[in-house]
Amino acid sequence: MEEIKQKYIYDYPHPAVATDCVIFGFDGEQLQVLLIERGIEPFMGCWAFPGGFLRMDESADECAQRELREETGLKVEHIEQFHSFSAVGRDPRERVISIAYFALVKIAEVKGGDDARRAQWFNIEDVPQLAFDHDLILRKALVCLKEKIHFEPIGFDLLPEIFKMSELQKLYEAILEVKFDRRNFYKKMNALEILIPIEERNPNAASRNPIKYRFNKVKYYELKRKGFRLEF
Amino acid sequence: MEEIKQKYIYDYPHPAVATDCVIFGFDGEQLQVLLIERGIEPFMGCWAFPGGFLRMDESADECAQRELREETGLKVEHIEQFHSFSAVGRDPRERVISIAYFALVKIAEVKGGDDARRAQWFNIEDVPQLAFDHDLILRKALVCLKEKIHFEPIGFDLLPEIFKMSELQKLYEAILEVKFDRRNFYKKMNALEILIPIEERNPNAASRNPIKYRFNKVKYYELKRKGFRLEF
DNA sequence: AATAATTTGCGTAATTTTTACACATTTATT
DNA sequence: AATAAATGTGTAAAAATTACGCAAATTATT
Repeated sequence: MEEIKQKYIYDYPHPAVATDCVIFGFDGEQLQVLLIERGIEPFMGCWAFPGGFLRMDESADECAQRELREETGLKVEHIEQFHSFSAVGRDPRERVISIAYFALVKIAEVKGGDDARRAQWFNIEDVPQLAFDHDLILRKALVCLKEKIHFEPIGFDLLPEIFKMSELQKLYEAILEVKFDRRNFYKKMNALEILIPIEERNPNAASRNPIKYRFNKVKYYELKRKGFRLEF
Repeated sequence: MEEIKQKYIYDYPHPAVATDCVIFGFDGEQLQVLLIERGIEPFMGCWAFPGGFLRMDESADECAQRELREETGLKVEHIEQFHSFSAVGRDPRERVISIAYFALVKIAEVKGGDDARRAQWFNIEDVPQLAFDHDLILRKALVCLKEKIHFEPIGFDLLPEIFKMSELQKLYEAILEVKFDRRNFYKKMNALEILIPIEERNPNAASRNPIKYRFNKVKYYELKRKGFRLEF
């Protein structure tokens, strides 16, 4: 018995539309990206960003979140569109337009992911050659990330809830590829008034037991509403 | 004799993909946008951004440039993608994904446009209700424009080749919606070293005959290559 | 136990940048 | 000739950035 397959017919040719998700993490030293190994052709065995085709009843944002969840088990609260890729030959199967997103997540939350069979974190320096035009997508994502962090405190999504000032500094240095003077960084960050110092101290610290902080999201949105700019 | 119409058949439903162009101009006082009056349904008679459907042999960038030229006669050297719009019901005909672009042009170059039958400049304050979700697209474009001008000297595309410092200041004030001290603005701009003062003076000036400037594109790219940032 | 090394918190002087104005000049208008 | 508008130059105060000094807490080493 043969299955009846419905066909979709248009008067003009239509491209397929997909989303791809560049997920950034931070291991305390360097920026990481989450990749999945492709299980089907084309580019079977190659690493690529999680993503997939847009359904007719969802927006691109919803598609990106759904595909990310399906392919890596990861649920992110905020995912941000940064560019669409539309070169004619970018997918060998058919014309595919990809709307690319990036998100920043706490790396620990993904490690235990259940559906994350073939998902794996890569150090940003050690990313292998990627499927399709995903190398290009990654380069663009990194540029957008650098621009974005000048205006929004997205970095806090990459750190654990509670963190040391030195960890925050290393994160900014990893993203912006610069070095800051430790003492000036501390001053500048504290002056922004978006960090809450935490009482509890870790007894097993590697050296002097430092003050821990938590990001003050409420205060940040309050300041932002008043027309405050981060400008890091 | 009936015309044979070719159909395009897919196993899965495909959205249509289009581009829309938000074209900014500057009249010396306020920001302007170029709109066209729709001649067909849906939204016939409504104002909308120039744009149209993607062909299978062109990238989205090429599509945006082509549609802009076809609908307004305008040829722009640089057009920049800023966001894609994909809400499910944004087009009543069928599912349409729109990749939106913006460009900045010298208003004088469009006035004499030949194909610009129904194209018209609108003061940014007096934009009527637009077709589809183009109101949303315009709001997003304005936000992106403000962000962009902090990093790139796009403003010069809006001015004539030769301009006065006060004109440049009015432009920045119009885009960023702030006021600058005239003397500090002069100093800051001159310190950037991307302006060439011009000798020739206009004998019919309304007041004291000011120094005219020209944007030093070569110098700017030179500085940019060395890692210089505009940061206005 | 003593010493060295690391990381951290706080502070300060020098430098640079930004801000707020003063004032004189050129041209058009009255 | 006087007035008004727009412009070019300058300068002092305020604010922000930069470059460090130094001591304390803790771990590692001897």
